[in-house]
Amino acid sequence: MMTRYDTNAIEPKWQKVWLDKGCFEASEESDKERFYALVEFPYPSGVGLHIGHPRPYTGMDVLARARRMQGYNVLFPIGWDAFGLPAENYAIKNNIHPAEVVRRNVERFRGQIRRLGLSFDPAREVNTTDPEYYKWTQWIFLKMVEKGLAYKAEMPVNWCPSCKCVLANEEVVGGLCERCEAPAEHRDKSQWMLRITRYAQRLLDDLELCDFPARVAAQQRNWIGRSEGAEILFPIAGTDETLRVYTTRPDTVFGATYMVISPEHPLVDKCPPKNAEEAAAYRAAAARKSDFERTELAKDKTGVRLEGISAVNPATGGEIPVYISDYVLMSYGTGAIMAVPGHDTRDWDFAKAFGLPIVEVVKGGDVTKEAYTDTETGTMVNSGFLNGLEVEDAKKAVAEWLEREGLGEPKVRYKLRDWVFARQRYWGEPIPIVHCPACGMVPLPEEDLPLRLPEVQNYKPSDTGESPLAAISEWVNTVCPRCGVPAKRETDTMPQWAGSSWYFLRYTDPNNPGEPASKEALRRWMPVDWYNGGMEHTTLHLLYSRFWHKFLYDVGVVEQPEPYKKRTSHGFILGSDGTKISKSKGNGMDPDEVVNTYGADTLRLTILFIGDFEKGCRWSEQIIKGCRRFLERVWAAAHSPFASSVPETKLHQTIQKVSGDIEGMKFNTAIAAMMSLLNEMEKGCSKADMLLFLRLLSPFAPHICEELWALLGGKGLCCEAGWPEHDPAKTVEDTVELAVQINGKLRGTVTVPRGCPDGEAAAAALQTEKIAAAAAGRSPDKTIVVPDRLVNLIFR
RNA sequence: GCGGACAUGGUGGAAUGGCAGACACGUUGGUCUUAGGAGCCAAUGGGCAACCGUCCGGGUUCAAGUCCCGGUGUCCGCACCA
Repeated sequence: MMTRYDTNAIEPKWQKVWLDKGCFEASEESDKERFYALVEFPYPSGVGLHIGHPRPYTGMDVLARARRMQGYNVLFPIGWDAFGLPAENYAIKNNIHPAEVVRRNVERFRGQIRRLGLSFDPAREVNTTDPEYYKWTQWIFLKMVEKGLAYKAEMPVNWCPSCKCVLANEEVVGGLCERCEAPAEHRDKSQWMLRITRYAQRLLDDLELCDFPARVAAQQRNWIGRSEGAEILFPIAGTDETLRVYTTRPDTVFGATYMVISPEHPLVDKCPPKNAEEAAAYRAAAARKSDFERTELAKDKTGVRLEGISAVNPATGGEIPVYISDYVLMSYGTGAIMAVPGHDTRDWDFAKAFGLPIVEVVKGGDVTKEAYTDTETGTMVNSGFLNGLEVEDAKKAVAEWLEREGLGEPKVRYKLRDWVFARQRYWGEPIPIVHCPACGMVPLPEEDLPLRLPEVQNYKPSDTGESPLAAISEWVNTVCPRCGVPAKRETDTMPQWAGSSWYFLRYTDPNNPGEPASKEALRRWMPVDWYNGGMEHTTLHLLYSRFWHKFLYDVGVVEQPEPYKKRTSHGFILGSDGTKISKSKGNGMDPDEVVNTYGADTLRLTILFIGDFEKGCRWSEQIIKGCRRFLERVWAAAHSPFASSVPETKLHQTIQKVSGDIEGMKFNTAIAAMMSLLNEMEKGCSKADMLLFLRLLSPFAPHICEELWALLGGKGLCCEAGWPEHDPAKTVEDTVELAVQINGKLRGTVTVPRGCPDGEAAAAALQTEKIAAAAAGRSPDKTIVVPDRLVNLIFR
């Protein structure tokens, strides 16, 4: 008598067994080959696990489970990236301490994750808000201070008026705060910065060492934004000042008919123009604009000429006017440009608006009509000693000339900016620095770490740009660790990205009290073999953590230059209406509800079967039913009387397909292959077939497989059984059906023995009725035979 | 503007240059049922057909969804980056 497939009974039962037996715990003793599979650890928010989590987790869980069955010693950990604004905001709103909020949320997340049957290592959780963890985050920061990689500087930064804290460049998306979408403002603030720019070239070069998807590597390359050019000095006529510009096209210097400096450029103060008031007004207006307004809205060129100021074009010797305009950014290059309106659309627009001369220096276009920018190649004109040279040669000639005359030098620039590494909020790692009136900034000694967050009553942010910690006088006021005089603590905290920049190292040795992780553990587990995560972190966490890892490599903590061998990225699941899933729209699903109704195994199958793992897809209620139906049929088949075996070929083909598809994250086609095999098995299969099938399915739908494995008397646990191996010889049939084409069009098929010689195949094809009729007694002019695939008969 | 990806039935999606539409959903018909929005069986790209079919137009090839050239459209990332 077949029992009902009752997921609510089966699933918790096996989850407990797995946990009690420690099935998912990585071993430090095992001499099996190791495999480190990593997913991005979640931010444990108040609303619990959401739709975004199960897909990457399940995908990597399939891989981790398959690897264990394949005999690897697998590290597949999870943790909690629990610092950050949402916990703090939630805490403020509900008047609960953030630490308590985190404790509750983590508990909920842990339970939800377990209910999905995810095989995360229960013995290696990390939590970025645990002082024993952030002690090491602080320790790494101090190492950076020591090496001059962390510094404090007064500079214009992005300020989110809604979050009330500064933002890193990477956190500003289209001029808006990445988190709350408020327009980011400019503020001049003294900030802790990390010198990620020092690693720009290595972060770029070492992409070679990383097996990243093309789009990830391209995006990082783009973000680092390397460009080659030159700096050229333009003297300011009648003064000792020079204007230093950066250009990628020094060869066009003869076409520079005016100059533009950014409104923030210091030259305006050094050389006051005659129209100082007008210039000041323009600068003030520019300062008021947000980045959003400056870059997104104001594409029309505006500016003010600095009257009485002119620069000397070192190539022509001619005097050219100088303008301030907000289309030139202080944050890139030198904040000043030589404008070559003939060959740059922005300069052309500006020149037209202000009636400035436009000179053609590369032949090809008509610069009176528009800027001619197709100048990768071409011949120089109107360019003195460069005339007649090809662009490529002109570049070399100009470079030599600049160096010879001391007028400039070749220069490599990056778009990458240093990383603003301070937040004016409570819920983050305190920056372990003391400001001493005598000694200046003094790092806390290592033995004073962790520097714990103080218990406070009010952790609301202020509008003044100061952290709430600044109001806790008993915490702020301390003594200088160096000289002992009264001093004040740094009150800013680290950004959310700090803890996640090295968490994958801590997993290798999560409870080590004396170092981030032991050398042995790091040697055993690093680098991460396979890291799956979201595209949205490509220029945030993924770049940041590569940077930290390189730093830790330089100071001898880790032994490899790159942390991740292989990176994959899952596509997002959108709502049934094609938009982002949200509870209020009711267009999606709640993982808990789906587990309650259909079971975790069905949910796991559904989110993998719904489409290509690496592409986005829409959620659909329909697919769930199909997956549940499939599991019902597996259940029924395992309870049916066994009979003769399924064809061996089918079995071995499926093993091969599923094994290969797991490696390629083609989970949808792996599941399709198993559905297809089940269709075959329903016609009759042996118990051995079923046991094999269960092993194949087990990484995808582990609970039902475990239950049926036990029912059928499988040895041990299904999740610990060996992974089935296919015999390549058994994946092929003895006979094959050849497609028969006439002039490339399919006209029939013919069955021949495998490996049948070309001549025989062609003869067999010609003997089939349809083909013989079409041939009408003629013999083909040409015959193409693709062994075991097709015969193409060509009649002219 | 720069960089990346993509375009296949009613739907989600499969196809190392070699039988397009695997696998599922849906639909239709049948069956079993007091009942069926459950299960099972069958059919299902279009067309009566010859044939025609993978966004559009060319090309390479015995053979193109797949490769090449030129368009169109969609999505993603970056962007007055000099």
